[in-house]
Amino acid sequence: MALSNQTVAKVLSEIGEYLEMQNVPFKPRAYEKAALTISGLEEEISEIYKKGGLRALEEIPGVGASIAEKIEELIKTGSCKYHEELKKKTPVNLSELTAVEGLGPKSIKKLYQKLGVKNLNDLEKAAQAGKIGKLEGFGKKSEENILKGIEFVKKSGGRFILGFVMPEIRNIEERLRGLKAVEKIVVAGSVRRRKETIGDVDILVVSKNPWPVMDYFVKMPEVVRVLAHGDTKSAIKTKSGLDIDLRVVPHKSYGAALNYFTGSKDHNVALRQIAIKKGYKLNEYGLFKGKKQIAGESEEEIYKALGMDYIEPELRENIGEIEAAKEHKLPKLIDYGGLQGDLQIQTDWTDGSDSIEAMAKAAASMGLKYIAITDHTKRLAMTNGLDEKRILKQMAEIDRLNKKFAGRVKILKGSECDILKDGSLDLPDGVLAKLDVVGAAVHSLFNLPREVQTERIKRAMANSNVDIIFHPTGRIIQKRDAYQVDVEELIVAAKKTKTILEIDAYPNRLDLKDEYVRKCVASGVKLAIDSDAHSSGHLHYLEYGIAQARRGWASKNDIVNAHPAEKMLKFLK
DNA sequence: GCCGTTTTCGGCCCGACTGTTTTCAGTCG
Repeated sequence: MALSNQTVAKVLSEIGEYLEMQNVPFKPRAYEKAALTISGLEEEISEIYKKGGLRALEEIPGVGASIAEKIEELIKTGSCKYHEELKKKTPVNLSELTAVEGLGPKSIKKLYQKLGVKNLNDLEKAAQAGKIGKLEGFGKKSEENILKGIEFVKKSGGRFILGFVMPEIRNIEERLRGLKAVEKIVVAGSVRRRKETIGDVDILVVSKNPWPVMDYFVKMPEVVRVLAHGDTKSAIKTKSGLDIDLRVVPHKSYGAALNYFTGSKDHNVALRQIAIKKGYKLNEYGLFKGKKQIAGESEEEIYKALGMDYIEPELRENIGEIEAAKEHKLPKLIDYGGLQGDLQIQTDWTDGSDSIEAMAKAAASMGLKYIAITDHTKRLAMTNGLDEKRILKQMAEIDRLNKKFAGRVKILKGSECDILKDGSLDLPDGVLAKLDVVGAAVHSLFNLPREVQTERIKRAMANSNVDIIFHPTGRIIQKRDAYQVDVEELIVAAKKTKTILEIDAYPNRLDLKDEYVRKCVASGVKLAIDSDAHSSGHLHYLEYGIAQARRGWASKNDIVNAHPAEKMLKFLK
């Protein structure tokens, strides 16, 4: 229970990186792959182990006898000897250093051995002193890039990617919900607003008997520090570094407290100003006229008393939602669970870890009606991208599987086709025309000048076979910025060419980001919400794509895959 | 270290790009 999937994944991927330092062949990839799958598992790995032991662990794709044993050791003892030994040889803060774009295991090893660089701080000092540029194999440019990378890591430091920490948060929430003394529980704050990244977690509880709740909370096995322990507020830090506040509020203030702790701050300030204008006072205990509480038990009654419609948490950023709520002009947001299909899925034909069949099975069990198989294409050689011959073979395989899955889930033929430097595509038009869904994506030359990059993607859009642009800006949250591209111009071009833009639901992509989603919605450009799953455990990431769409004010009608397959296909070219 | 309708042993790791070099190592995903 105490050991999160993220922690297991981190240890495994560190083992992979240490092996990479020693030039061990093949093993690094095996560890990396297992880590990727585990980080996407919905079920806690300790639960899987508790239920089915080693054998259940080995059933996880990419996990064999050896890695299963290491996971067992981790669950039982909290550490892994093999990992510790590797770490002794190069005792560096790997996750800190690899977060710097362009720094990999080999460079980290060199920097440690030559300059004693162990962490980000050492790295920055060495770079600023000009020591790195003088090192063999490095130069001035490398040093500059490292400094830039450090800047970026610092900017995003201390925050967590929502989709990656949500399983841990939900696990804690569920355990607290199971306590007798807990009447109501909800996770508020930026988690409830579904921000891409969160700084800490605010949990709200209604209880007449707070002590047992607080006591349980501060003694949970994952707690490494108790920062506060009172009867209305306690705060802890968990092993994974997450700060969690727990507040107990009285029943009659529940709505007001929820509103206050959900934020955003700007939204709350605007609400309080409206309350003042109406002669009221709004705080975390309720909405008051003089000393009399006129609302506060629920959020709905507060918004109503202030003369507006209820505002969904994802919209509370004070960027027009309050005005819209007053005029009853808020959109009806797409529902969680409102998707019928998923249009970007990778399989073991390229860099995914599951077969087409396994993905179809998982999609069916999630209630999806259709999926598009969109493996990489040949230019992306590192993923064993598909060429003309192999994609035709894959299409035949899909035909075969569709017979098997008839009535359960429809498998569409697709591609994540590489956009080449000049905007042409990595597969001939004749092949693309045979596919149901063609997604096109940029995977190279991220640093072209803005106009060139924009033209490149526009040219891909102009291809009558291209239905969707996948992850249109290429950003990876906390790792690298979007490439330079004029998104507004892309939106105009998308409208003109009837090209769909994707909201990539993978938690560290969520690209398009909310403000661009909103612009698409305003311009009538259709969107797709796709998991970008590389294993069946990633399909549930769709939830975070829906959250992103909601924060961009999108309704069901804006999202092509919120519709049945026949209707969705009509939106395509 | 994982995997198997080509296999329980022998494949898997392919290529473009960058920044260092003057022919190549490291990173990307």
